[in-house]
Parts: sequence; C-alpha cells; structure tokens
Amino acid sequence: MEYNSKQIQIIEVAERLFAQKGFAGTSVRDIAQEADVNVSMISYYFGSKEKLIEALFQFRMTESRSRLETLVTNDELSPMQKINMLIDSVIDRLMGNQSFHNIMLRETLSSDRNETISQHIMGLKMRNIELMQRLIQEGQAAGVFREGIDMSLMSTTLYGTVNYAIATQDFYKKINNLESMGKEEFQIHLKRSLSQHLKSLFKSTVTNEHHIQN
Amino acid sequence: MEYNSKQIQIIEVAERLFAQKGFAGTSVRDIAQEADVNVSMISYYFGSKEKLIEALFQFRMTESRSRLETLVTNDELSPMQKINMLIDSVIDRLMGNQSFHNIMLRETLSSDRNETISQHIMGLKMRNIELMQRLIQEGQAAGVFREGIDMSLMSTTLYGTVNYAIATQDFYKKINNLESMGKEEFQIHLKRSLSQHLKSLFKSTVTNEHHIQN
DNA sequence: ACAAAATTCAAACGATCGTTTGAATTTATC
DNA sequence: GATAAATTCAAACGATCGTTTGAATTTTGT
Repeated sequence: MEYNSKQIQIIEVAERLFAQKGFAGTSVRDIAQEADVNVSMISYYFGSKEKLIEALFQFRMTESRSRLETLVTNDELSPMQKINMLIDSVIDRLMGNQSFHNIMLRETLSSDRNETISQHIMGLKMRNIELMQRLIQEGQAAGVFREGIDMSLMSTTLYGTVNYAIATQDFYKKINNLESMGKEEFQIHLKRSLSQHLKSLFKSTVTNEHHIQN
Repeated sequence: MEYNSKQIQIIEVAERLFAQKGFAGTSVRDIAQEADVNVSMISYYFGSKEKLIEALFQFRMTESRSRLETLVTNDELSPMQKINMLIDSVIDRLMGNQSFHNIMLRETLSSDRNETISQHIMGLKMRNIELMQRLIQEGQAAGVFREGIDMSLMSTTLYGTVNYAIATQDFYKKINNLESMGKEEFQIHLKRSLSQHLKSLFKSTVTNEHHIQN
C-alpha cells in the first residue's frame, strides 16, 4: 500500500494528535480540521478511524524496516561495538519518532487491542529480540560476554529506559536545570546522556569481569 | 477526603477500566454497569468523570505515602542494602498496583494533562528522586559508591524497566515459554527476575570498582 | 413513628461522536 | 472538449457521550 500526499498529510496529523490525546481522545473532526480537509475524507481514504490508525502503523513500520540487520554480519566490529551501535540506533529511532512510539506504547498499555496493530507490535518486538539475541551470542562465542544473560530483561531495560526518558523529558529538564536550553539542543543533550548511560549499564552487565551470579 | 464503600467500589472499577481502555475510551455507563450502580451516581458522588479520576489519584496517592522514608535513617543497613530495598519496594509498588500505574503512565504520555493529576505525579516523582538522591549520597560519603552518577537516569532506568516489563509481560511470558505458568506464579517469577536483574544492573553501575568514565 | 436527609432510579437533556449521503467540483483519459 | 473517474463539500444520520432532572425510595436522627 502506498499513500498519496493528502493521505500522508492526514496520517501525520493523526499521529501527532493520537500521541497528544490518545486514540479515543482524538475525534476525526479534530484530525480533519488540523489537516485542513473535510471530515468525510477520512472515511473516503481510509474507511474508518480504526483503519486510519492501522494505516499509520503500516506507514511507520514499513518505512523503518531496519538496515540494522546488516549489523550482525559486519565482521569489522567487536561485539561490544555492535551492542553500542544497537543502543544508539534504538535511541535514535525512538527519539526521532516520538509521536509514533508514544502511540505504540499506549497501544501496548491497552488490554483490548486492535488485532492488526498487536501483530505489528509483536512482529517488531520479535525482530528486536532476535537481533539482540544474535549480538549477545556472538559476544559469548568470542568469550567477551558472560553466560546467563537475561535477554528479554536487557531488552526491557533498553526500551523501557528510552521510552520512559522520552515520556518524562519535561521532568528531566526541570530536575537538571536545563530549562534555558533550546528544544533542539535539549534533544541532543538527552540523546547523548541516554547513550552514555545505557552503554555504561550494558558494558558492566554484559561483560564477564567481576560479575556475581546470585 | 474519605470515601464510603460505594464510592470506593466505583473508584476501583474505574481504575480497572481506565487501565484497560484509557480514560477517554471508558464511558461513565461502562463504569456504572460494572460497578452495579446507576449512571447518575458518578455525578452525584464525584461531580464529573474528570473529578472521578482525580479522586482515584488522591485515593491511591494518599494510601501509599511511603513508610519507605524511614529507610534512609536506618543505620543498620549498608548503602547497597538500602538501594536493593529501594529496588524491591519499587517493584512491589508497581506490580501490586498495576492498573493505577498503567493509568499514571498513560497520563504521563499525554501532553494536555489534567492539572491536578500532573501535580500529583510531579510530587511523587520529586519524592522518589530525592529519596534515591539521599541513598546515593550516603553511599558516596561512605566511599562505596562512585562519583558522577546520573541520578535522574538511574531513576529512569529503574521505573522505565519495571513499567515496561509490566506493560509487555504477555510478550515476556511467550518469549520465555512460561505460558503454562499460573497467573499468580508468573507474577512472582517476574518479580524475582526483575529484582535480580535490576540489583545486578545497579550494583555494577553504582559501585566504583573498575568503572570507566568516558 | 415521624420529619429530614441521603440515596437510587428511569428518563431525558444537548453535545459530540464516527460515518454516510448526494450533489458539486476538480482531475484524468481518450 | 466530451466523458468518466476521482475528489471535495455541507448536511444529515443514528448512536453514544457526560450530565441533569425530579420523583421514588431508603437511611438517618430524634
């Protein structure tokens, strides 16, 4: 499925509003007004409000089908370098598509989920876990990573930390007295802090130096 | 403000439904039906749907005003023991009130927030950060914790990991082949795994052995 | 037991919801 | 430039939303 410029316009407005106010909290009239189109255009192009958010997911998911997969086959990088690149790529992806990942997290929090969306999210998570799995196993085979790493919890910490950092960025700004910082500048600062923080966390946990099994 | 049993009944049903379907996605008629009361009782007791969720926050916030504060003044525990107790207390609190913390996270994700609720969340986060701040500083004064720890990011990892683990627990169950496990049993398993994972993470990061400042 | 207060209820309020209609207009095709 | 197809629009559809009404009922205080 490919979308024309008008459809993309509607999708992008919907994405912003869904992130701000939630799916149920956003009316199709809100979307139509901000996208500067007639209300009926949403049904006309997408069929329904439900189909619109499904289109949003398809739109965002297919565009980011990662070039990251090649990472694991690159032999010039050390396992630790690959992990660090994975961390930066997750930070960049989530920070660069904050609205969409906000919506994705909201959907994850809902127990009566749209089936199509659930499958998109499930597929994405599977691919993420498998990629990390391969990177870790490679490091273990090389003898630089310890055994017995809980893959899914490491992944949970990575995505959980970045998601939560983005969700509470206003609070982070206030706490660290960064309110004078411009919007762009702050995003870069947050990225850098997150990157350093997570790399440090992962390095200590993943390498086998002095790690205690309790 | 204290609530009678009927009001508490409504609040608890509302909490469950808001967590399942979101605030905007839940109608007062949904709540009334599940709580087995007339629709008008919600306006009668709380004034409005908006005031109902505010009442929910006041109800849950005041009940958990932590006995944890005494932790920092307890001299019989080592700094690391206190950090570990803090971790377990966060896990217990979030796992034990999943619906409420689901709603709190949803509210955090919204940009047009209810003012009263925002202040509740802000106050809670402030108290949490300050408590962790004191524990870390104590460890630093004792010379067992390293300097230059990013407090707010450590807190972000703690709450981010636990929140995200709870949000994606179905996925965790599937990935780790724990689908045969009973509900209760799985909760205990997840708690234990999270506890071990986070304590290990924090220990490596917070102590000054072999830590590299990059 | 009686009056006052608190609670419960079915019904209705106006507003807004997602969606559809059908005519008007623009764009594409030959 | 005529015909067909695609798009745009104001208006209306029935359904559901949060809230209010006012009478009926139960509980409370004396």
